[in-house]
Amino acid sequence: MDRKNMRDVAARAGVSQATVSRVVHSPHLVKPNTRQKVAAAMEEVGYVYNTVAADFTRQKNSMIGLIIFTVRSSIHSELIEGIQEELESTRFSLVIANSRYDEATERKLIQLFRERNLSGVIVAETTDENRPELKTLQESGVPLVLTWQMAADPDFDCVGIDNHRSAYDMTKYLIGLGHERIGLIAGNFDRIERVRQRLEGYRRALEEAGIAFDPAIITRREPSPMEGKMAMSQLLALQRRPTAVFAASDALALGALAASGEYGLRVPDDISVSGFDDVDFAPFCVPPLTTVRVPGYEMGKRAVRAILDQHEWNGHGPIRLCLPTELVIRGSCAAPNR
Amino acid sequence: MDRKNMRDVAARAGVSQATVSRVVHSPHLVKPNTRQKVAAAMEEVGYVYNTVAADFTRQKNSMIGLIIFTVRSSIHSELIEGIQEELESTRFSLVIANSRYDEATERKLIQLFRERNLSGVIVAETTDENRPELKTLQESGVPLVLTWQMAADPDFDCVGIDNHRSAYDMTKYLIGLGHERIGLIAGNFDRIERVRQRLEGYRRALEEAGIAFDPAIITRREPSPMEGKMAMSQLLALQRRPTAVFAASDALALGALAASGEYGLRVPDDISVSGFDDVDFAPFCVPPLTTVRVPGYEMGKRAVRAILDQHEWNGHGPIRLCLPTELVIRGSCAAPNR
DNA sequence: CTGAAAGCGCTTACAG
DNA sequence: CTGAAAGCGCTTACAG
Repeated sequence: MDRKNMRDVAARAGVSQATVSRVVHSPHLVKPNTRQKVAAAMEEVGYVYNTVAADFTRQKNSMIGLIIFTVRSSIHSELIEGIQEELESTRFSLVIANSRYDEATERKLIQLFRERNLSGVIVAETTDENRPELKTLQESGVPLVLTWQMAADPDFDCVGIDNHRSAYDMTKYLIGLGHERIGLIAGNFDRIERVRQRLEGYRRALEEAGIAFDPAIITRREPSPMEGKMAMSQLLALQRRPTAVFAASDALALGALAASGEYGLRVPDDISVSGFDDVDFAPFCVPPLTTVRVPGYEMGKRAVRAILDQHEWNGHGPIRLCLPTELVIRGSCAAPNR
Repeated sequence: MDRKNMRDVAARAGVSQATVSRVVHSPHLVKPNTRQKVAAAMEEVGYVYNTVAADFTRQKNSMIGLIIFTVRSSIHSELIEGIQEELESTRFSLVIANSRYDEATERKLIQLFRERNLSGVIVAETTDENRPELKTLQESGVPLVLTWQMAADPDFDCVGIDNHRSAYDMTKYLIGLGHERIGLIAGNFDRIERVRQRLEGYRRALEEAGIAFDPAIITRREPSPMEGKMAMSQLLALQRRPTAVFAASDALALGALAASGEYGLRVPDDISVSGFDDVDFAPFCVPPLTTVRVPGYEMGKRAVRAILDQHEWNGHGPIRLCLPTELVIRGSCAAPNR
């Protein structure tokens, strides 16, 4: 049984193929009677619309792309669900390019996206190295939105958060508790702007409080619990170990919590640990994790809307939406124990 | 600056458009000299291949679809990363249809996938209700692979695990520890075959041990820590409460752990808790979670290979690959405390 | 309100 | 090894 096309439906209904197309896209332009005939014919021949052909004709793929390092993080899952929720009422589907932290892969995927004529691209994560590629993509006319951050480069549309301020707030909170030696377990700040912004926020809070910045208690890790655990072990083994550790993601913090336990330290009595993201397991950590709530789901929805808006306005004006974050105080931080 | 096509490149290189196409797809058919001329011309005009046009011409979209309830679970993330890893060396991209547990949404997404002419579809999760839609999709010639389970229906290709046996093993382990009253926090077994298989495995282990099956200690929940916590509270409030609780996912188990703590019960001394999946946070739970290791990443890779194989063989023979699971014993289960 | 016709940018037999 | 040509299934001005 071959797949039927609009011509087959048209023949069956005794109308032209253009009319069938109209019934699909602009039924209001078609006389109700004709419309019914066509609908019946579609049913009879078992017609299935061919999106690929339509996309080709329109010169636009009805798809939105997502560029992301990894989907292995609840916070990214929230973003994806937000995107999908917002896409649901449209004709768009989501294509995912998952670079698994590899720069070359990422570059390849960006190229594939260009070839696919996407109607928009959401960038969840990218390395600094690939920014030029993104720019090329954008200049070729693809609406592009960066998430998780407000990029310093004003040419990029952003739906993000203020990483600097969020990290600043958390650090300030720890300082307010009385901590003066605060370790940081961060992501790769050499290659990722968003991570660097958090590092800067941490730094500024320290500076304001007149606390010297000490590179010895800063570590750079991939965001997994295992890496967090290793980083924490390292910090705890230090001569002058920190009294509080700010992990720049909850996954890292979870590992840090475990390392503290193994080291015989009670959290928060002997050491404070805080996270970033507020993923679903954060309230269930032992003790419940003090962290920064990031509106991942909302960000996904807004990013899609930003792209849709660009279609309507035809690219008028930059979009720079900064979503609020929130310090969530639970049980993993307390005043230092002297 | 308009986007250039193969005709533009051909004009520049002084060859026919067909030759340009050959340089892209079958360079070995083209004389090296010509090949270079064409490559240079591509560079000069800034040519970007148009995948949409190619897909249209070939009557096949160079994309693989993934049908999934939610991406909010590490185990699904592993699957997705496995899929992407395997797709990386091909020209295929991944489109995700995320139904967020809604049956109607799922049906709509399956329809969209049909219209997209995908080269294959991986089903991570689906409700029983939508099986007929999947069958239609498959019958329309799309290679389709079910994951996470071996479907009872032999018409479906599967790359999954033995849920029945895995749940049986875990239950038997708990019985071996001396438990006779074992609660179960499961997913929606009315609508999801895979969940039902786990329930059956649990049941059979009980039966074999001569322990009566008690519906009072079976709960049905969505797989989130919060739901797990609520389910556990409910079980603990029972007159004759269980001495062990088997949560059919680690997310549920995490919540169960928290509920136990709030109830003043120590795990595993006062109550045993076990999970399923072995996600990244499982070893970092307090205590570390005893669970079932599921090879999500491997499953993703194999599912892609199964689809690619079907392309090559042109649909010869069913694929039924059952991947091994493994009981991972950590610290959350012990003999009952009498 | 409807039809005839052009065209989107490729791939792929078919010739030579 | 290369070219001319047909065709994939739609959408969309343009007529009427």
